[in-house]
Amino acid sequence: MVGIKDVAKAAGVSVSTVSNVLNGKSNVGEDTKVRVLNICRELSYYPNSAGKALKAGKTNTILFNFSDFDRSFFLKIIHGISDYVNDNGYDLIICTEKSCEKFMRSNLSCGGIILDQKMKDETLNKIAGNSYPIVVLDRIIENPYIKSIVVNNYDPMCELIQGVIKRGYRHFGFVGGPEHTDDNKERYRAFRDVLEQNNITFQQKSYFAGDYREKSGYTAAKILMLSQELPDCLVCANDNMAIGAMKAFRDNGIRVPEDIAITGFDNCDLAEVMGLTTVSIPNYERGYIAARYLIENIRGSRNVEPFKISAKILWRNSVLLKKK
Amino acid sequence: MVGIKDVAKAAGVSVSTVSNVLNGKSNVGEDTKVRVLNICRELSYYPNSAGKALKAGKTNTILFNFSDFDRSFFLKIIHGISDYVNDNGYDLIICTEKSCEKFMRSNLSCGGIILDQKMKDETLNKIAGNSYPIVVLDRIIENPYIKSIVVNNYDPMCELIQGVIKRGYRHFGFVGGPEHTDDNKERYRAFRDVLEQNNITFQQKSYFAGDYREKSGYTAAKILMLSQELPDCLVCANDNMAIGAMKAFRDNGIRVPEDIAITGFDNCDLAEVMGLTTVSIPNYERGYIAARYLIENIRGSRNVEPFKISAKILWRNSVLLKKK
DNA sequence: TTGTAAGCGTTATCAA
DNA sequence: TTGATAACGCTTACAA
Repeated sequence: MVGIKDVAKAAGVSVSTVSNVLNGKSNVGEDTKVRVLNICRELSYYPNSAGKALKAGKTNTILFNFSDFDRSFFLKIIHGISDYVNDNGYDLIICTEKSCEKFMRSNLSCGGIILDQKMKDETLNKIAGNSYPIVVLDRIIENPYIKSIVVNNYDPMCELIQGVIKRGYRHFGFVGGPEHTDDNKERYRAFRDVLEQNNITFQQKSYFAGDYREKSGYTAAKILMLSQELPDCLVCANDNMAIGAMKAFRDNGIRVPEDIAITGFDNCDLAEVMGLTTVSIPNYERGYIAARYLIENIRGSRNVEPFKISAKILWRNSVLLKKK
Repeated sequence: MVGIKDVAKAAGVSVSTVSNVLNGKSNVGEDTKVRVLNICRELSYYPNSAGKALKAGKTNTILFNFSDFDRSFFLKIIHGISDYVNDNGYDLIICTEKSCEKFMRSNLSCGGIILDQKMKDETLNKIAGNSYPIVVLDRIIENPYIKSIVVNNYDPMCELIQGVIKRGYRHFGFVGGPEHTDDNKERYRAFRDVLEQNNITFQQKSYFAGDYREKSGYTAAKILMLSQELPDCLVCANDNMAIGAMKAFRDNGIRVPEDIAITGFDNCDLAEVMGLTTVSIPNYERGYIAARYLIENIRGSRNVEPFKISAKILWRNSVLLKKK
C-alpha cells in the first residue's frame, strides 16, 4: 500500500506539502504542486480514508438502508438517492441488515436514509443527533434530528375507493399489509372511512391479513373463493398482493374484472402488464428528495417537518369502467 | 462522540483494558470485564471504525458495485451476496458509479464484486492485488487476483434454438444487446452456430442492435413490422427487449405466438406473466457464489479459475408447441 | 513556500 | 491482571 510518505519521499518534499497539494491549499509553489501530482499518478496513490476520517472526525458518506429484496421499487429509490448524492460531492453506501447500525455509529457515515422497517424507532432515536441527522421513509418519527418522508396514502386511497364506488361497486374485500406499518394502517383507514361515508357496511370477515408479499395475496384469494359469495371488488394494500390474488383467481377460472374487480397500491413493474388499477408512487423522486433533505440537514439546516409525497391513481382494466 | 477514553475513565481502568475486554481477550479479570461492558452500554459506546481500520490497515468490508437501475435481478444478486457476507462476519457496502473506485482504493473495503460493465478491465487490473481480490460478474478477466463468474450463455442458447427449430420454426430474427459485452456475443454466437448446424441461412438484415432495454426491443419490432414478411420467430438477447417486442406486436395487432414466436433470456419478473419462453439464470445463487469466492480469496486461497454458472430453459407460450 | 510535530481512536507490545 | 506507550495515515497549527 503506497502512502503519503512514499509520495513525499519520491517528490523530495514533506508529507504536509503533499497533503496541502492534494487538498488544494494555496500555500504551495506551482512547480512542487505539479511534481507532487505527477508522482501521485505514477505511484497510483490514493489517500487512505481511515486516516482521513480519523483526523477529520467525520466522513462525507451517506448511508441508505433497506432489506426487503422482493420489492423492486427500491432500485428506483436508490437511483434517486444516488443521483442527488453524487451531484453534491457525497458518497453513498447502501447496506442491509446487521451492518447498518455499525455503519451509522462508527463514524463511517455522516447521515442515513432508512427504509427498512426492521430498524426500530428506538434505535434510530438513539443514533440520531446533531452530528448524525437521519431521514426515515414510510413512517413518522418525532425527533429534532429525524426527518420523515411519507407517501400520502390516505388521500389517493380515498379517491380510489370513491372512484370504485362511483363505478357501481358495493361489496368489498380488503387484503391488508403488515399491521404495524403506518402506510398499511393509513390505507385501510381511508378504505373504511370512504365506505362509511357512503353508508356501505364492511364485515370483519372480509378482511384478510397479508404481509405485502405476492404469496399472501394468493392465499387471501384462495380463502375468499371458499366463501359463499365473492365481493364485487377486492382492495389490496399493495400491488404484490393484488397480483397474487389475480393469479389465484386466474388459476381458478374466475375472471377479473368481470367476476371480481381488484385494486392495488404502488404501481410496481408488473402492474402495468397485468392491467392492475393502482396508485403510482414517484419512487425516484422519493429517493432524490430524501437525499436532498438529508444533505441539507447535514449542512446545518434543521428541517424536520414531515414531508408528504403525493401519489396518483392509474385506472386500468382490473376494474370495470361501469359495473352492469 | 463517546470514545474508548471516556469508557476507560468511567470504569476507572486504562484504555488498553477496555480494548481487551471489547476484543474478547482472555487477559482480563471477570469483574472488570463486567464493569466495562456495563459502562459501554450505559454510555452507548461504539468503537470508531476509522481508528480501528487505521490501526489494522484493513477492514472487513466487501464492496458490491452496480449501476444499471433498470434491471431488477440485481436485487436478487445483492440478496445472495448479502446473505453470504453477513453469515461470515463481513460487512457489505453497495455502491454505484463514481464512489466505487474510491471505496476500492482507499482501504474502505477489502475486496470487491463488480457487476457494472462501465467499470473498465484496465481499472480493475490496476486495483486488484494480493491485498485486494476482486470478483467480476459477466465477463472474464485474466489476472491472478480476479475471479470471473460468468453465466454459461452458449449451451442453453444452443438448446433453446435447437428446441425452437425442432418445433418447426425456420425463419429467424435476432435482437442483440450491447455489442461489446461478452454475454451478448456468446448468445449470438450460439444462435448462429445452431442455425448453421441446421443449414438454416440467416441474413444480416434480420439482426437488430439493441441495448438490453425494453425500448430497444420495442423499436426493433417496429422496424421489423415494416419489412415484407415477418420471421417465424424473434430471438432476443434478453427479456427486457423481448418484452418490448411483445408489446410492440400487441400494439399493432400481431399475435404472439400465432403470428410470430418470441424468446428472451434472463427470466426477469415480467417474463412469467407475459408467458415468455426464456432462459432462467439463478441470480441469488450467483451473488452467493460470488461472495463465497471473494471471501475465500481474501482469506488466502488463490482461486481464480473462471466459474461458469449454468442456466435452464423455461418453455412458455410465446413459442408454439408445434408449429402448424 | 516548506517542514516539524501533535493528535485523531484504536490495538499491540511490553513492562509492572 | 493491568497500564503506559508507540504506531497506523492523515491534517493542521505553527515555526522556519
